[in-house]
Amino acid sequence: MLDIKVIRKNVDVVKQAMINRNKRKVDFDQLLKWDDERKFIINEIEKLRIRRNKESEKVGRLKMEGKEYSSDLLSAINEMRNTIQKQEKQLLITENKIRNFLLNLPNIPDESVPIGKDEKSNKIIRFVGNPRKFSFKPNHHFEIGERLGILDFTIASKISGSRFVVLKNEGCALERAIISFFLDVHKGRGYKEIMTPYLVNRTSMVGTGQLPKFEEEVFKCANDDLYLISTAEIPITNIYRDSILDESLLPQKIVSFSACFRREAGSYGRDAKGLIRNHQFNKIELVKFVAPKTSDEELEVLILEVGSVLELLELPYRVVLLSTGDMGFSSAKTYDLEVWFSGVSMYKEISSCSNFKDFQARRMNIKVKYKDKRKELLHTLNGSGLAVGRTFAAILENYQQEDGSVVIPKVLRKYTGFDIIKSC
RNA sequence: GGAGAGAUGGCUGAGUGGUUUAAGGCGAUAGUCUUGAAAACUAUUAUAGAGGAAACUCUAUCGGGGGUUCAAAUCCCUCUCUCUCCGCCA
Repeated sequence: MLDIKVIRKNVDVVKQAMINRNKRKVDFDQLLKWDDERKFIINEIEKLRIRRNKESEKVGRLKMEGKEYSSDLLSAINEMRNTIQKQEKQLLITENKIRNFLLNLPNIPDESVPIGKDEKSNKIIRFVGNPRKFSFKPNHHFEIGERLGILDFTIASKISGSRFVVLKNEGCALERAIISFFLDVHKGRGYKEIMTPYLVNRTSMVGTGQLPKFEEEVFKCANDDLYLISTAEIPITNIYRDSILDESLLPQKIVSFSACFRREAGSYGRDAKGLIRNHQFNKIELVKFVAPKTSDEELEVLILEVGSVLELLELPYRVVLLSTGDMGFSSAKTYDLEVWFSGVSMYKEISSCSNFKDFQARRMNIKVKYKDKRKELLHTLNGSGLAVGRTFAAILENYQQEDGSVVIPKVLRKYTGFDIIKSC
């Protein structure tokens, strides 16, 4: 959420930012009109309340002294009360209009973000590692997995539907190995591990920005005010909702393993087969709560931390800076890490690292308190470290052998207990 | 699932309709005293909004929402959450 005071001061800057984000039809004049209305009503209400309180005290005093008070006085107070109540209702309506407007407004992109309407304007920052040269035609991960008997999409669609997977045999061990490996690496860098519920209430969903804008993206429980999390970012970031953190506690770095659930509405044909885009997938999420002045630097550190995991796995990847048109709703600046998939000869997203600045903190009311007692909204960042299913897929494609077997990356072997997966 | 008890500031805890401007305590911060520290003493110690150049003033907020009343932390309804007991249960 953006600050209406900031919008008021810099309407033109905010307007341009929205145009850069492909949101052209934002009526800021209407917003400011509502804000004027809000201030006017508040003024009227307060004037009346002062009078009402004074008159009411008068009644109290008279009664204490055992004196008479006129019924005219009471009816005058009653009338004031009715007027106040009427205006309070009007105020609520106006405030809700403003709030809805602001909740549906995306974050302002950072100045360093390339301006463009889609992913074509993204900027490739660097390549790390070189794709392996194959002496045979490399296969897709789902073909490899099914042939090895570690992935089963037929059973998954029987018990759940499309965009689900069942892991079997060494596949289960590999999935668990990846999870443990990621957690250990990040914990070694000072991240605190946490495990959270996968079902959260609506307030939490609004806090991180999934709602109200993206209702169709998330799974909702029909009979309860509960949603399946689409990322662990939601429960983790909400830990500190309505909190003031002392400066000395920052930065807070949290790592969490969770299953994630996404409806993937509107992505019908895309990545229909395999592990890339499923309704349920595992992910390790990194979240940082930082002092505002450090957030730019913390984002750069974050992509190094995430990238190093890929380097340890010896998977080639590249870092891409997303353009204004390709960024997520809440983000001010996002880098994607894209890993190489040999089966399709393409780099594909495996992690998205964002600086939200104070956008989420304002929705959630999370502040930092400095030594001099000054308080301000803090900054939040997060990144996948990494998506487990996509890592699984990347390993199959990049480590496949001509005979159909898959070699396990060296760093994972102590977790899996085996070096290679051969077809049975 | 059944029965009961609760929710008050950073924490603890009083407050059963009107000097409550939310007592007292703890903690924290600053000052006085001290060579330094402790102790003692003094002061400060919530959030949001409106107005103002500013000092500051005002309004609202006692888990959320609604109601009764001239007046609500206090009475009534309702929701959420916590605790205790019973039942069921991996």
